[in-house]
Amino acid sequence: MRSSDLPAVRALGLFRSMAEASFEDLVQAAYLQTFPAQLDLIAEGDPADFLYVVMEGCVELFAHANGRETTMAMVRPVNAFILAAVLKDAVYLMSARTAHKSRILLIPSENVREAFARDDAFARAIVVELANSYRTVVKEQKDLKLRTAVERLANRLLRYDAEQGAHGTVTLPHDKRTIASLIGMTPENLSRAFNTLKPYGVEVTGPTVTIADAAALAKLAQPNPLIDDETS
Amino acid sequence: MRSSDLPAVRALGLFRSMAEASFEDLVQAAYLQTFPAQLDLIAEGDPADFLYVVMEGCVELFAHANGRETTMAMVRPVNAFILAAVLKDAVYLMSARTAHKSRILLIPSENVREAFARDDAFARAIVVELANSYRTVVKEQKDLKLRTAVERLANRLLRYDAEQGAHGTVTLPHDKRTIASLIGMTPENLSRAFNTLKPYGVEVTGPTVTIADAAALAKLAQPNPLIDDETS
DNA sequence: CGTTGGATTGACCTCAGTCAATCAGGGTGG
DNA sequence: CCACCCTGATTGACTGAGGTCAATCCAACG
Repeated sequence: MRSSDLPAVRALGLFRSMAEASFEDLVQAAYLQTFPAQLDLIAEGDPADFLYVVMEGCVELFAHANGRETTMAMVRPVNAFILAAVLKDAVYLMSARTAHKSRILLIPSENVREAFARDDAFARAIVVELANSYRTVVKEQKDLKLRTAVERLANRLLRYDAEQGAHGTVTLPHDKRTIASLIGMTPENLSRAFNTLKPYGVEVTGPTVTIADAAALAKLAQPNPLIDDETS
Repeated sequence: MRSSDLPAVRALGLFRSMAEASFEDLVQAAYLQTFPAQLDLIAEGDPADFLYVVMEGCVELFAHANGRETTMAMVRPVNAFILAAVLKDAVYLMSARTAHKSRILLIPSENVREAFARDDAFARAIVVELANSYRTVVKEQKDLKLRTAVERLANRLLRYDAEQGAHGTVTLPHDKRTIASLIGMTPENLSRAFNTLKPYGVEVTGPTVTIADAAALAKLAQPNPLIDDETS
């Protein structure tokens, strides 16, 4: 792999504290590849052969059942995905495809499990990573079960605004169809949800959303740190 | 704590492989208490003071947002809950109350984190536990986003049947209102969903459900190992 | 017995999905 | 440079799943 990428990988919480030797082993065995947009990386049900780390670009995790498809998550650099399947030596629960052209690090799962078995610091870093992932999904489940589609959208907009500096001007990080699927609705319904939010000061122009009255939007959204905060 | 409970706790995947000394430390610090039914144990947002292990009875995990409440999970013996919050030294994301009279082991989270820091085997057992929990929630999210309420119920019945020996006679493990909330619907809608399943050979008498034609039910439910299988 | 809490039923309504048509923007090739 | 796609977004009309409210029923229990 390119040596200039090493620091970025090493800086990940997952790899930061592991022994240099273990890290070397992982990196030696890993492949760094660039994929075009819309390329299928893994399919749910496949055995977990690699741990994936998104270095550049963006990856969509999605799933199928009962003839439907839904977006489960969007993975941005620099982050790993499907760690749990790799550790359990199980099949992937989700499929993955590139959303844009992406540079991705593939670490053979056998090597990850070896490092996990040998390196105590790595094992503990994995605990932190998994605990965070777990809590993230629990929050998403609460979002899904306890909020209407409009409330979910409102909260999502407030979160994007916070992430982007709370200027009241948000750039949607993905296609609207993707965002719709991510928060559990159809593109048509997302469009209508944006209209529903217009009286609350939300204006949409292409991928740009302006929030004129964050307080009004928040009153509708009822943002909740136990659902919407990244950390905690 | 009662010495007769020790083997059951020790047999848990989470504690099985840890050093005897670490286990002793945890047990010494722990409290074993019996709580009546419908007693609130923890509230979401509270700091995680204890790791809980259900020894007997049953505990409901639930959550609030936007003026609504939903059941997140039912924890049966012998299982631990809210491990992630304890490890992160964060606040609970879910509330918990006893569903029935329950005997519960409370281990101070400080002691759990100490054991995690000191005992490498324990740290690795936690990884397995968290990976399983994570994958369980991901499956639940797929269930919620990809299936209708009737499909969720049908799959749930098939799962209960499999757990109870596949005799075609299922005893519902919880109140119908609880099951309704668990699978993301109202009690009224659950009642109607049962009626919808009648043409597929599902007969309900109180807490007993008979599945006359499992094949017909499965054709509707489209059970999927990547959602419905406990392990995997 | 009467009380109580869960379950069921009915009537109604609303949120959200479906289907189909239209529109806007961004390439591509003539 | 422009016509032509092609894709994603939007809009409208309709449908259907599922929530709400209220009344009733039923079994358990005092």
